[in-house]
Amino acid sequence: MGRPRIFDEEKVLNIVIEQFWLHGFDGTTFSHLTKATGLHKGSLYQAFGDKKSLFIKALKHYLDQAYHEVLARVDRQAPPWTQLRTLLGSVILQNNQMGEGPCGCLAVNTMVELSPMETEVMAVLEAGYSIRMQTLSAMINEAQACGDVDTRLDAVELAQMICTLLAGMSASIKGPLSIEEAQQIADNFLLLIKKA
Amino acid sequence: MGRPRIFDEEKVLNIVIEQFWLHGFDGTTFSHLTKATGLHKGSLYQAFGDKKSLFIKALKHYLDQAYHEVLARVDRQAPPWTQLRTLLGSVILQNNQMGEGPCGCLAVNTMVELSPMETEVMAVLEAGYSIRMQTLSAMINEAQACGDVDTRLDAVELAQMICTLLAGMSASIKGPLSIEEAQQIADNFLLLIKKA
DNA sequence: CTACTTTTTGACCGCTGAGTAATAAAGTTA
DNA sequence: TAACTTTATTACTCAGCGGTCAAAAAGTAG
Repeated sequence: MGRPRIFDEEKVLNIVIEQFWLHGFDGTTFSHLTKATGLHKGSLYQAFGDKKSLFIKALKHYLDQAYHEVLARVDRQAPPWTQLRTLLGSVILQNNQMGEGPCGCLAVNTMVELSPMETEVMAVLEAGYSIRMQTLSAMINEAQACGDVDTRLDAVELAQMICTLLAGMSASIKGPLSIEEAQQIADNFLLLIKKA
Repeated sequence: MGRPRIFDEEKVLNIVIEQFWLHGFDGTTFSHLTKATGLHKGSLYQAFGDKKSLFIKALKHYLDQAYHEVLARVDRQAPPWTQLRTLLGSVILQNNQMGEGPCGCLAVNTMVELSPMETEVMAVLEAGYSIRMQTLSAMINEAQACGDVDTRLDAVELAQMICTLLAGMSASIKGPLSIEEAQQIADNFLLLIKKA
């Protein structure tokens, strides 16, 4: 046993997430990180490894947190259709939960910024995508079983479409799309897939 | 009259577009640009100004070109519904037209990478978005008039949804989504908005 | 040919990036 | 207390960035 660590790893990781979220991978410098965390560069290196390792740890943490945060807002006893609606709204809100203007979704930002050559990062993203697809398609499946959702498309196809639409919102929200418009699009989409 | 310029400005701009498309704004260095164009840094500066000016010129050129390239593939005499389908397919193909793996859409990439504080760039993006929305909603309007498209939502709402969906594809194609899946999503979406 | 204008070229600058090595501090354990 | 182990801090390296400048080259116009 040596000198104990003076900072809370998870709290620091959350601050790191925030920085990468705001400035992207390339755009985030150690200057940002040390200023935001109050730690020194060396401490970060020793605790998390180099910049890429740190980023991957942050990204994983983000994916977990965001996932559970969204599901926490969904009442799993409610009718599947209602679950679906609150889920979409909850995801949209996450694009705006940072200070000063919308910052989208860290996963989408990363997908777009990093080259597909970054296989390690991409693997993390795919894992996150996969679990979301499972949860979402299961929910849609239930809603279809209840007779609330159109059955011309199967649950997986619809889930894929929704994931893509949500990614589009996260991207566009950093551009010409407002949160309100995003919410409107989600509502309109639900209207489209509602069983007549 | 002095010494004439030795390079074709537009050809160079297209190469520049390619570099920014592949590596993003931050990720593209003058080393990339000089290597790809064969020009020297000073020539680029003198012809196009600093990096941001160059980027904005490239982005504008890209937006114009991409827009016209897509419309060129659409037979404006064909039924609106057919126009809509070929348009979506054409946009999707653009995400993959660069060497070595998909690179999405430069506009979407820029939206996501750059901070909303870059008001000049954002203005260019908004202009591009606006003209696309006009064209698309007009096309949908015609398709609705023909009785091919569902009228529960109006043309503008549908156009907004499609733009967002396409943005999502451009983003996701750099991650876990394949071109084929993107095309499938587009087809499925058309199925959803087809008049019963 | 000569004067002039613009482009091209290559060397250069200051700065900031990621990453490291060495030292000082703060615990734990015996 | 003394030996030991891990963390915190400082100063540093070195490469690459965007950007500049002055000289050289290559045309044009008179």
